[in-house]
Amino acid sequence: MSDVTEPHGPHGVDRKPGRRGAGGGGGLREVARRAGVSVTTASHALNGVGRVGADTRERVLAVARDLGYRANPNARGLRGARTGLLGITHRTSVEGGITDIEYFVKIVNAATWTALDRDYSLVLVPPSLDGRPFESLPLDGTIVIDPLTDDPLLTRLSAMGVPVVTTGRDLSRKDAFPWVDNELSTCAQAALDHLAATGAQRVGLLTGSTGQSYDEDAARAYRDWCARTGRPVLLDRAEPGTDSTAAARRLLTRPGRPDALYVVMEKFGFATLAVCRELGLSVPEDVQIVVGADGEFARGSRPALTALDLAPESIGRQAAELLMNVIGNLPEPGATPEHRLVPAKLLERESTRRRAGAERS
Amino acid sequence: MSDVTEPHGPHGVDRKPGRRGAGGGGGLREVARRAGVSVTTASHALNGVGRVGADTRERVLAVARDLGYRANPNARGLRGARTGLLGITHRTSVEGGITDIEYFVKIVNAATWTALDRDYSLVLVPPSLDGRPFESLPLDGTIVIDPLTDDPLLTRLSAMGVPVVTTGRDLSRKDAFPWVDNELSTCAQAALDHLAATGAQRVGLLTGSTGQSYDEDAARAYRDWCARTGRPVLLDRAEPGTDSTAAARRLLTRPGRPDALYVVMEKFGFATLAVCRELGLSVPEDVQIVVGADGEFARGSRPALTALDLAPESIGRQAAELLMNVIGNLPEPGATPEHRLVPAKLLERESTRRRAGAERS
DNA sequence: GCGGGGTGCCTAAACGTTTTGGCATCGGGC
DNA sequence: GCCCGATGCCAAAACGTTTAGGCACCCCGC
Repeated sequence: MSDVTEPHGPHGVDRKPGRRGAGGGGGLREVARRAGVSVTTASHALNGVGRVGADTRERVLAVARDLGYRANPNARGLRGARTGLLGITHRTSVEGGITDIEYFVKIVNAATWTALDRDYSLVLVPPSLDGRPFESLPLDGTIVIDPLTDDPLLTRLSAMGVPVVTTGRDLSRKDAFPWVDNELSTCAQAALDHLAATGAQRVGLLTGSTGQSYDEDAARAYRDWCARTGRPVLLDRAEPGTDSTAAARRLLTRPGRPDALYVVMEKFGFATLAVCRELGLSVPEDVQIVVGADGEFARGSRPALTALDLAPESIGRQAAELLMNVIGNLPEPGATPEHRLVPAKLLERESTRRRAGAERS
Repeated sequence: MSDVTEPHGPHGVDRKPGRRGAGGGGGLREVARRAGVSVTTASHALNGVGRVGADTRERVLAVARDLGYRANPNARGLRGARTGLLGITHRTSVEGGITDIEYFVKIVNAATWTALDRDYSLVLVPPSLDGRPFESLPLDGTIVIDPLTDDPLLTRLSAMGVPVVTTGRDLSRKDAFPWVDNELSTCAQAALDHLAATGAQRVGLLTGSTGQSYDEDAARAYRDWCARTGRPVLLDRAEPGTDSTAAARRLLTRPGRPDALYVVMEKFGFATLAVCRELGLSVPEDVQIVVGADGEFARGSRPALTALDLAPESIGRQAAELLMNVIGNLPEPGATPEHRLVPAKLLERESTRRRAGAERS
């Protein structure tokens, strides 16, 4: 009938902040009125529940689209006991500073987009020693990025009844929570094989000791690879909180110095490069470097560092999906949590340029 | 009346944020019951409105504290037409990648904490070409970090009626929005004076050309300083989207090469250092460097780079405060928006170590 | 003794959804 | 002709707050 084209407001119908119920009536009510049905039917049509005739459903959907209708999240949440808020947080020692931020930001952005599609909003929960923010935030669920081993935050969130999905795993409770992770055993092997293929003889590993799963995954994959290929194990770990230069220096000054390093964090690549300069070693001629997480530094340093693209966008997206699924069919008491593996891609750069004369058939 | 089961019922109101459908009657209702007052009075007491006797107010507050009561944000928002969500976004060209992320993350964290204190949650809105996420997110207001000149996003948000506070200014609409900003004229001068004091004769500036206010502020402060101190203007700009190495190279290879550079972004410091190495210039002996925003790279590079600590925590906190104030007393039509200046601090590091023999009284 | 203004509190009506529990109508099977 | 299930829709009751409006009471001045 009267198909007036209304401006699309943020939600509700034409809800300029100052305006209150002038004439039009509430959002869903207005949609129902224009479609000539009851509010109930409109709600059912929009949510795909209840019994609604096909033609009626179409009509409601069309009206809603025209009006740019979006359900008021407060009202929806009030009735449904949900808040529409998801938390996402990074497990980082507060004093140690945030590392490999780009990886983190990309995960967050991807998760935000994914949540948006299902009418959830993502809140970035700042790291804190006591997890205080989680007490105050009305979250329907939380993504925890790179949990520690036996992470107290997970314990706490569990006790609070907040659904949790992790990115990386808490090593001490193998599969208690749903998680998304890189298949690091494969990724690391790809990196190590690449180093071998470009002529490295003595491949070392620089990993961390934070208790986050990637540290240990890399170490295990590395040890396996050394055993399988009959190479020496040249492994060192950066102490948490320090600048990791010390560990790089230890590795590069030991007797039988490695001629290639696989370093887990982007910042380790940074430190390694500095140590190489300090020791007068050139990259890639004397030492090849592969870093375990791509980022601005790996791309922009000279020489640019070969890196694993861990596909943080995919990780973020899948973590959000998983979390929203868990929230959707809440209890699922007996079922084992779902897990997803994300492949990584090796980005070859100057730091592992094949050496002249190191060709192998 | 008052002899109802009062002490710490294990399944009382106990509204841990994540809990779903807990029993025991509604939250506020339960508080009112235990305090022996009506829901209205309880609400009034908790919000400090209406007329409530002092003793009654105390009683209600005590009960609420004991019960750990927190108002259901959905219900509160439903009635009050607010959502309790604030957006925060960074103006970055999508393809150019995020730069100086640490600065950004620190602002976000600080703003999150500040919002928390007033029962707001902060949503990190991902950058997008079309600003789409803002259509879908039910935000009460938004913080825009480092807006562009004549920023279309600001136009759009304005049209949507969403209150906005910026961090840095949109240069084309001087004071249309409330903002928080570093007092860059002062900060830049401090940096330049420091370079002069450590013996630099020809001080150059490497800034950007993104249209964000800090680029122009730095340029203006630099030109003023050169004029005032009678020094030559050695200014170049990085093209947006490139890695800024080119601009650094232009500056460092021009006739009358600068012996000190003030570079606006942390990433420019990165590029400058690389170019210095490439050209065989040593830092700080041949070229001193000050970067305009501190971060992991400035701290961790060798030599470590002298940097301005822009106090992103303070900026984030104040931006959130400003925004919540604006939302609180919404209309304020005639009043000019509030502005706040945040001081920065120069962190002296190796890249500007005073040269031997360059002492000035 | 009465009006009037304050005070302290309460009842009831919103807010915009989802969900519950229907009521008609229709078409078949007997 | 009757019963029964399926279908399409609706009215009303939640959800937990805030807020408008109002009632009773007290104290004071007249």
